[in-house]
Amino acid sequence: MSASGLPTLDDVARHAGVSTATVSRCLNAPDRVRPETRARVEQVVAELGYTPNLSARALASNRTNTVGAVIPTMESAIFALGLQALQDELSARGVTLLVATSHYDPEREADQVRTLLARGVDGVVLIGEARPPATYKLLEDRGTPFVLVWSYRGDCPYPCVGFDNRAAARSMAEQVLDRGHRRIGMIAGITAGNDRASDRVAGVREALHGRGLELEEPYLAETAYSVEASAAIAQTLLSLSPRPTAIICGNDVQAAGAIRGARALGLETPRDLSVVGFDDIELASATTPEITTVRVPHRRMGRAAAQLLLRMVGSDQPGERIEFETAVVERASLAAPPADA
Amino acid sequence: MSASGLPTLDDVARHAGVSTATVSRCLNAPDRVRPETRARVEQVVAELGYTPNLSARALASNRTNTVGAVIPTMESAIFALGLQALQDELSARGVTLLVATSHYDPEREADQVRTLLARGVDGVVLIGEARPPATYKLLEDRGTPFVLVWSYRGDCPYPCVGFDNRAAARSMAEQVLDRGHRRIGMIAGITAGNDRASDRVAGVREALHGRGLELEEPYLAETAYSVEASAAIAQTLLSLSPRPTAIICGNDVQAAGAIRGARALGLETPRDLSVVGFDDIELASATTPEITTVRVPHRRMGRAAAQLLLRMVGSDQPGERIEFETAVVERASLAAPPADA
DNA sequence: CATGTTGATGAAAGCGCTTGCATTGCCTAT
DNA sequence: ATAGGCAATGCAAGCGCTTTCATCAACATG
Repeated sequence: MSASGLPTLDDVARHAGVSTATVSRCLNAPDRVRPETRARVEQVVAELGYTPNLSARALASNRTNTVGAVIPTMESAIFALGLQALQDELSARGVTLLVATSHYDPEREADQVRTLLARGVDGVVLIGEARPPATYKLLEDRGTPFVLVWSYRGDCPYPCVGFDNRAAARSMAEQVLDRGHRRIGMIAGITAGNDRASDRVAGVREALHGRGLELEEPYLAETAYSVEASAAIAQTLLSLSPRPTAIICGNDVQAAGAIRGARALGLETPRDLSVVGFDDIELASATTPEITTVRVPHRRMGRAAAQLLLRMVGSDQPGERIEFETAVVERASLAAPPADA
Repeated sequence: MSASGLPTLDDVARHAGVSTATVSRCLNAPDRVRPETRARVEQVVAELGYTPNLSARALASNRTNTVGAVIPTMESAIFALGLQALQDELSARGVTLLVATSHYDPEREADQVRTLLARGVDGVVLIGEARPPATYKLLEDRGTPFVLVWSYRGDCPYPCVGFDNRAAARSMAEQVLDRGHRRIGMIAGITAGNDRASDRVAGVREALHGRGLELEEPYLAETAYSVEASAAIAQTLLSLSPRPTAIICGNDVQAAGAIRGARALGLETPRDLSVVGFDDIELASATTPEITTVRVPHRRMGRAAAQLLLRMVGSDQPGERIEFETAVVERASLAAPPADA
């Protein structure tokens, strides 16, 4: 019995009349021990209600069976689906996920990475590519494998699992253009240190350029991913003259805000204003009108990230880059501009 | 240098010309070492870039500075705010949160608790009270403190931080009654193993009883917390004759579903049907119409749970029961029944 | 001046596990 | 019959840290 009153490997070994090494093998490499011996050990394990002390195991084996993820926030539903999938996949393989949040602050992200590293995680999942080099250095110096999720950019030198935010935003914008809109505003997320946000802006801008249009302030505004903030900004955009007939948003939460902000001004979506979002979270199909948005393979990304990371952890394999496709989901919030516009 | 190439306590001790005990004290009880000594040690720590190995620390000190939480799911926004607050509060005190999910399955919850316990968490946060006694036994046998969140029930024998779901649902229902509704349906969450869900049903039933009304199948239906499922059930309820003029939902996601389901039948909320929810998540004020719901102190509960748990961990204090108030938030989805009803 | 007292430090014994190497017994090939 | 090989097991050395107890110097006390 250990100090804490729990049975230890040693207790099991003694009761089963074998060495601790054998018990350890029963647990970690069952086929390296004779079936009869194993049976005896397993019985004792059951009788004593033995559970291995994972701290001790981690110390001895230099492996924690833990991976960490740092996401911007848990409050928004944006990362929820992917995170859940990541966790499910990991937990199915006996790995525990440690979730930390950065609140979109690069310093805090670096801190969290440090903490995770101190905890000895076997691997790390990070959102997006943009972050100070120092954060990457932390990981590399330590030799801890990591994968980036949610972005896939042509020139990214790191293993990643994501999609092309820019291309997705471009094709979203093109749909808007195809509907006949010419005066287009955009409510973007804060782009500093957020490549998803800035790529989406870039994509929209690209599409507009293609039709000889510009996207500049004050028709382009950045704000936090919150309904309220976005509703407020939408009202500002809609007071501009000429007033935009469509607002492209950085994500669905902002789109919901834009619809609300417009309504506060007596403008109905999509009759007076078209609004489109990004991410296709549950919210997007719960609003009225439902939001036209970009469907993102949340779950598949989560699962793929888990698999890739585990592969890297297990075998020191190089790590690859996996790209997913996205698609525009047409819903009611996008229509042609009003006739009088 | 350790095998993994990282500096160890020993390296620091050697470079600073002190014993490992002293270095350890510098880290854990700085005032128990002379300032000059401490300064020297701290410098070496910085030079070497030393970070303590937390597995080793956990093993030696029998304390992991980790607490675990098992929530039903991360996919829904219901637990997101509380969880984030819990995490922020813990992390401000140097404690890491380990999040596990049960998918509303008691067996899985027990498994997750087992895993957390094996990881040596110092404390555990669980949602609600209803669960097999075996799960509680796991915790008690091990002597790991735990607190329940999201419910506060008069007879609960465990430390908890929550609110009275039944009373809250009752007063929500009373508002509905006060508006003049008499034919009321309810879309509840799955009540099996979910005290929040069943308490809410009980509360609504109580309120109706108080006015001489009943709440029974088929006017009471249970379903998962998803927009789609709830929309489908709503259509069933609305095909009953007499048709309900109000639907009380187990949470906001279901309310969003009900509104959508009604609309699919050509019924507008609140003109033809009133709908109310519970929890006041972001979704509730993003829908059209915005949902009348019960505001729950997500963040305060999360924070309080963290504080209580840490108090219990630190001092073997008994653990208390903390009750929060809720309030009905009136929004557009609740109105008087249609005149012709 | 002898005797406590106090504060700072070090020596060393673990914490519970994994794992490289040694040992044992048995089977097969010669 | 003998050597060689192999599978199963045990021995014991750590993994990197905390913590008890002992040591020692410096100082206050009577």
